[in-house]
Amino acid sequence: MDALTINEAAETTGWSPRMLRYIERMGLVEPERSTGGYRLYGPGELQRLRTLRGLLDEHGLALGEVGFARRMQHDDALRTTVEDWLEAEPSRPAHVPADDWLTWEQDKHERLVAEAARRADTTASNLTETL
Amino acid sequence: MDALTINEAAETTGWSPRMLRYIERMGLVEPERSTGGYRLYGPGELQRLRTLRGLLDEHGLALGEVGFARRMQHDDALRTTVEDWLEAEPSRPAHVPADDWLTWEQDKHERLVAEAARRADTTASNLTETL
DNA sequence: GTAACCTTGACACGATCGTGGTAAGGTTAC
DNA sequence: GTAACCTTACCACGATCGTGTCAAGGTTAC
Repeated sequence: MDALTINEAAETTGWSPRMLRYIERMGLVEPERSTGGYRLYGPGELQRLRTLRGLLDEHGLALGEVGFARRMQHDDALRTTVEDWLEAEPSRPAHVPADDWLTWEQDKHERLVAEAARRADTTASNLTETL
Repeated sequence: MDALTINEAAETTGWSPRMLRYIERMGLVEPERSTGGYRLYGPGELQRLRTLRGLLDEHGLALGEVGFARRMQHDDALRTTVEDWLEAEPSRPAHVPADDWLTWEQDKHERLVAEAARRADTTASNLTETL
């Protein structure tokens, strides 16, 4: 059985078991189930979980945002509606983004990066190196 | 001066002045400014604000989500990174979305629609029909 | 010039997000 | 068969979101 249970997956990926369930709820990583209902994380899922961590840290994203991106990708009506709305920006010459927005985003990014750093040492790493 | 000030814009669009400022912060609708710093909403912005309301209600979206979609559209690195991650879903035959996720999203949608309904009657409508 | 409106900034407050814990019960491995 | 692990379902808690209100001060219209 080359698949890890939730606690094993948690240890190799650095996510808590709690968060693995949450991530599944978001539709981001949905492991197979054993006949008894246990989650079974294969190499694909494990890799995905690790890159997810990087994805979030790199751009200061939240899980909900990635979940939303996924939803947009799967729901054509949603995606086109949103894109149409966004593309219809009123004519503004040389669209200079509000400074406010920029610094706001930067602050958010810093907060999230700090958070990531705090979390980094908690990320133990041993157990079956299944990848 | 065929542009409305924030309170006038609020009345014609149904958003509160407070929310118009918030929406601006999100980078979703950024009106011009008078020399003295007053926000000036032109027909384009007003239309955009009205369709924004529809956009949110129709798909049960939150402002932050549209803001995120906008950010993804403007930030190439962000968009491609997220898209790449999403496209690399581990091979799952006939991807059946977790029922849990579905009902969860439905619940959320219902909540937001209910919210929208509650808000609908508060949406007065008089003032300069500038569109 | 003054009344009515606008600006930013702060405090507030319920709802949701991200996370952890715990309880009651089923599954797996040996 | 039993110890160790898993499941779902709750309660909790700080942080952020969406929204309102208020204060101190500048702008606009007449």
